[in-house]
Amino acid sequence: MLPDEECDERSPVSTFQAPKGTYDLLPPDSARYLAVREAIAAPLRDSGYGYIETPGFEDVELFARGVGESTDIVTKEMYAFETKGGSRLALRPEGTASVLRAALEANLHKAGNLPVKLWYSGSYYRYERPQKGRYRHFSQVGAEAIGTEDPALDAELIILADQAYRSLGLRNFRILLNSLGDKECRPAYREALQGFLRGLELDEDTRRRIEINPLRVLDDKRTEVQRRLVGAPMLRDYLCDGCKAYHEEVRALLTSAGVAFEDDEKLVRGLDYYTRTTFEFVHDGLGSQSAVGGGGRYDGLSEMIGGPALPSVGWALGVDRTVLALEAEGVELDLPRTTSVYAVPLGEEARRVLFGVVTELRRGGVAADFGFGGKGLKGAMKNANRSGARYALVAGERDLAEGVVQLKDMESGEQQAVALATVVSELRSRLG
RNA sequence: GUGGGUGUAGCUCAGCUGGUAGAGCACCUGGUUGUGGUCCAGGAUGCCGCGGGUUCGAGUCCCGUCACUCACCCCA
Repeated sequence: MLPDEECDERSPVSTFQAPKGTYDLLPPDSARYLAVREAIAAPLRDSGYGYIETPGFEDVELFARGVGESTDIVTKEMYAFETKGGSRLALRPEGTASVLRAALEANLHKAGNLPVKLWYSGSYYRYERPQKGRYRHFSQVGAEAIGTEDPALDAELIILADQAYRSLGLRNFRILLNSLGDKECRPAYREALQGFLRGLELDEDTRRRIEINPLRVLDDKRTEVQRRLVGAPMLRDYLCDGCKAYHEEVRALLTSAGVAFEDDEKLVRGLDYYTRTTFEFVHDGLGSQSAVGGGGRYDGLSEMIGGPALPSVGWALGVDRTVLALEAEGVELDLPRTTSVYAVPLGEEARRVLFGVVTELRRGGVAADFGFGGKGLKGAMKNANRSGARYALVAGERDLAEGVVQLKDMESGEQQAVALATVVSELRSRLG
């Protein structure tokens, strides 16, 4: 910041702005994002999930392998680039592939303690046209349970996500649940669906989609498309006995845990590595991008990226969208106040003395801040008020001569002199 | 990639059929030369997104452009 007299030229705003589809997280809003990340992570940590962190970029093939023929994703929606050394990399568009890659690379699955349960939190990047809840840089917290096929694992993850949302005070979200079948029964369904869809009158893009991603056609939002889908074969009728039993068990476990869900036959994933359980957490206050989180089983992904068969399940919850959902519901998070004590010095000597007091308070675990910049008492008190501190400490020559500082309760307005020597312990006991 | 909406003070927005800008909040100063929040009085603030056109005259009308935004598409 410039000294105030000298910046009357013209508004000294930078010529740069945040790139398209991105935004800066600023106080005080940024505190809510931190709280949301923490609320999602807490149940995972308490449930045997270990923290994993992977690079922000990977070999582009790692991501491309998984999505297969879905050409839009690879060609249009990834931040792919070539390094000076000639490697083809991409900013990570999701977490699962990286986490699985890292687990395989470190041989975590050979340590004899399957499932390997991991959680992560970070930034992800997709080159898409921005809209509400869809940004080019976004933030997710995710969890993966690798190497075990057990309906209780699927249920555990859904229950933990439900717990996370509820701990934040989110109420109006719904859990959509479906089974996508497995490599035994899904191909038959896929073919039957394609057969049905090929007989419909559809636009060229959609016809192309029938060949690449037929299941996705089912959740097209256009009413003219939906109207034509009446009578389409449903996946439920094609599930093999194993998939049916597995799905029933997941449903039963959720029900007995008291987690309400809705069966949604049109909830699909377009990609081949997804199997069996699939779910989404949707919120109706978000507009078009209504999913605050989603996940499912991906028994085929490990083999797709060159690993052994490792049946796995996971989810990712969008931090940005969760914050939007909280806003839509008008939920006020119970955030702790950041500053407990604000010190206001009057004059040079007081500045040194109070700065010392503030340092001592901080070392003693009391959140304290200081009136920097030598502004007047009135302005400094204003800052003290804005800081949200419960107590203000004021001292000038008069007080120091008597060996005291003025301790003011900002809520009641009461003020009393406290001996300088005892003010730190006095505050520590008051703030408990 | 396609379509709609919006760009005016730090923020949220008003500005009627063209006559060179306003409110609320926030901010600053004073009432209180050593006290915030409340109250009272006063004050500062604008390339009206940018470029061009029409007009005696454009925040207002027209064209272009950029940005933001919502939706479609896509959704790992």
